[in-house]
Amino acid sequence: MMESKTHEVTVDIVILTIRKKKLEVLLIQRGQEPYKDKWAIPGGFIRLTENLDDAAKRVLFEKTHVKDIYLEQLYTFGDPYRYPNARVITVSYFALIRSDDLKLEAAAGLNIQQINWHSVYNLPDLAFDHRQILDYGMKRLRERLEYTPVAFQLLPRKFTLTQLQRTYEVILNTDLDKRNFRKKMLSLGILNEYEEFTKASSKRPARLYSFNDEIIKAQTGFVVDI
Amino acid sequence: MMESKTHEVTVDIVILTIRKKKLEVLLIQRGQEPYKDKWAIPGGFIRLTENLDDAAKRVLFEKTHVKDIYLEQLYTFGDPYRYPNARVITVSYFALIRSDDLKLEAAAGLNIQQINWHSVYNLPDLAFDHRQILDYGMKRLRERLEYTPVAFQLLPRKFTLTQLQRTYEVILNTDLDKRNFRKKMLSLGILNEYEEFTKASSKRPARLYSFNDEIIKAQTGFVVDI
DNA sequence: GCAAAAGTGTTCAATGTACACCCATGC
DNA sequence: GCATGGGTGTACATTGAACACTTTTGC
Repeated sequence: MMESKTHEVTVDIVILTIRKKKLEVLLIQRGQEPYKDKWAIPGGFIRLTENLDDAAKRVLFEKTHVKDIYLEQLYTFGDPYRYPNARVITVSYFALIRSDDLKLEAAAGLNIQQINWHSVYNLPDLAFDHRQILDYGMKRLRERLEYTPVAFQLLPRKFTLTQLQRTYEVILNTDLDKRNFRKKMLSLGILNEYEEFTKASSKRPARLYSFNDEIIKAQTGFVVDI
Repeated sequence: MMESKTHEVTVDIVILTIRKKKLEVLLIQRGQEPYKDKWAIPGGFIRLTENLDDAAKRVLFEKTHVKDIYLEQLYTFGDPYRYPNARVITVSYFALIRSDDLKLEAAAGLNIQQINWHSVYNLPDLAFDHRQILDYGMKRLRERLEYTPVAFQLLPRKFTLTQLQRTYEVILNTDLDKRNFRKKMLSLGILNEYEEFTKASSKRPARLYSFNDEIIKAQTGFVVDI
């Protein structure tokens, strides 16, 4: 089964977003064998002089035309049979993106391939072991959310507390108590409160908040990059 | 700087133990360039038809002659300059071992190389980026200890609560309150209590406990393998 | 009888959880 | 004036933290 004489190494990226109030993942329909026409998470080969994070950033940019988003190494998969007829080890990453930052037309225009968001609860068959990688990415996202405010990577700079709560609910796939959620978020001291409100669309306007970049950076090392 | 035309892929293993009431790591003094005579964590190349966990197990066995110990993938390091004159990506693992399970003479006998335990707080200069890998391993161990009972991997099958507490203290590098520690451990319901006691060596005998294999397995997936 | 480690409970603070009503707006 | 989502507080349970003395043994 093994034709190659060397290891090849790729990065594969689980790109998650929230869209239509659902947690969705970016998939590309493969244009060539193996697994032609199957959907797969975006990936590509690592260049010899490129470090892993840079390779992930490059692949991300090539496929989505988006830069400067949250990216974290997940796990490395290297079963010798995961890729037909070659030994391909993949270093997986996960990325979070605001879905409206990504114009799928632009992304698709760069390639011929189909590229689309898919609900993580309603997935087609995926190529290779990509289902396993995706599951691992979602698990990691939920773990992260429990003790870091990664949700800000999925929200506009200014947002309402209800938007923030919906983000948590979608990721954790559970309902949260409104009063407890607000109390908790405000007590963390990581939010800036504005005197701005949403322009009502037939209901009471909601106060806008943003994450406090300095505190986020101090607590997590994330640089907020809007 | 880059002479190779392909990626090479290795595993490197942070092997930790508790010995002489200290957290120690197994290091091998390199017998050849690069970094000849420097200390390094054990590692080796991944074979083409071998999956990553198996490669780690094999390297672990080759270097230590020990099987069936706790092993977990850590992180993949792939800076193009981490290894001189070649592109070597390494998938790092961490392992926990009871130090008396490992006879260093036997391990050293297999190779010519020096092999030795080193306190993690008093390390020589390490080859490559191994210091970074080791730090990452210790961080992971501490995280694991906060919500899984990995400590049993470092203790004999039957142990006293004081031994267990010392294990936690050494790993976390902090002192713990005896009463609170015991209350917590017993309340977790993961310990079997025996009517056996240590044979006193001039002080009050201590009750022996073991971890409940079924509960550990259900909670963590670990198979206890003594 | 004394040195040395084993063993044992209570109080307080902080955190998490459950739960229901009024408010501001557009129509 | 009513429908819609925004906004607020209190009581209770659970968990973690601080803290000191008695017990059992070998010598």
